[in-house]
Amino acid sequence: IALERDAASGSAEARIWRAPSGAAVLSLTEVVNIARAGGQWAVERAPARSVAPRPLAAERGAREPDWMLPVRLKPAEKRSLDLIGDWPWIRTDHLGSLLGVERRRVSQLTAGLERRDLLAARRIEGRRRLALTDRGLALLARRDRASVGAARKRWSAALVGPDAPFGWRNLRGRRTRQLLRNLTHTDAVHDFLATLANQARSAGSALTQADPPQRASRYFRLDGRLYSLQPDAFGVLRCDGRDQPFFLEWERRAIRPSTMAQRLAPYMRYYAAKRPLEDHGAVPSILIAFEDGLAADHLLRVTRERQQMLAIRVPIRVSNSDALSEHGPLGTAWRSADRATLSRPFG
DNA sequence: CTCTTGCGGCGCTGCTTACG
DNA sequence: CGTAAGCAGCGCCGCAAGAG
Repeated sequence: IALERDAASGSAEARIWRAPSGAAVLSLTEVVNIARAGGQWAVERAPARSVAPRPLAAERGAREPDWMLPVRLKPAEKRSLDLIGDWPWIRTDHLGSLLGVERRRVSQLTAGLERRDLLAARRIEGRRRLALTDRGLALLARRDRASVGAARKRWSAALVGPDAPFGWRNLRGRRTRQLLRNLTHTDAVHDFLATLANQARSAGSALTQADPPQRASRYFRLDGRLYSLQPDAFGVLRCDGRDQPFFLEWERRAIRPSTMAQRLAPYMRYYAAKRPLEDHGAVPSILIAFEDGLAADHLLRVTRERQQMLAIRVPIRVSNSDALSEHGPLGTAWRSADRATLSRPFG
């Protein structure tokens, strides 16, 4: 025992230390020598890790945690997820066209994503169709800083009753249900875009953007009122260094001329509002495809009437499924209000 | 018939290393 | 120090066997 003051200022030879029992006053050197003779030096335990690291996920056989996905997924896998998120129930061949890869590669990509429980494939009417799982939806929603719950409510491909048979009535998501219920329409839109992408590629241009309905809608004001367009798709075709935007409407059934005017009205307003050029940098075409050719004729007639009445020009092109399957979306399958002959969709 | 998957192979890209 | 060569990873394709 020593006084703190002495221990701090004294050297190793200063006689300032005394044992609790006796009165003998010793120096630090003497104290150490006594300890060496009789007792033993204090020995530190060898440092040892007290907490062993938890076994890695791969070792436990568990799936990798959600937060690893953004680093582990490859660019092509992310592109696939985006496309399938945009176009639920897309067929694998359509996905391949939009990605610009062969069947072989599509299988590779989808198998990987299915293994990670991001993607669910379902066989519907003999064809494999793809939709995101709830985990896949959550991944995209988090990336976009959007609500996971809202995304599931709208886009979930999970079944309400897991034991009940698969069908649109039994789907969780509102939009996935709708898209499956109108599968021929959904398919037709996918097919249009996929064929367009293929045609563009082989012609040296490219479909650089293909927005699904939720991103294709446009809201605008005219005379103080709020209006909107709700097309089936919006896309941008890049050819010769120029961007050519377009809206796509796929009319599932023939409609009466009176309702046709109503369908046309939002576009008339949109193009009257000078918004198209501001929104897109180039005036987008309106491509309207009908199941039958007669309805296309009606629409062109109504368009001509409305254009004269309102003194505006709307770049509408119409076609029908027969002409489209023969010539493709970029072929001479389109008619406009101004010209009687068939022509290509743009330019 | 549709679709997957194992194998082999090619070309591109970015990084490291050896060389002048 | 700059450049070339080597290398690994990735994305992709064709072929062919095989599952459902």
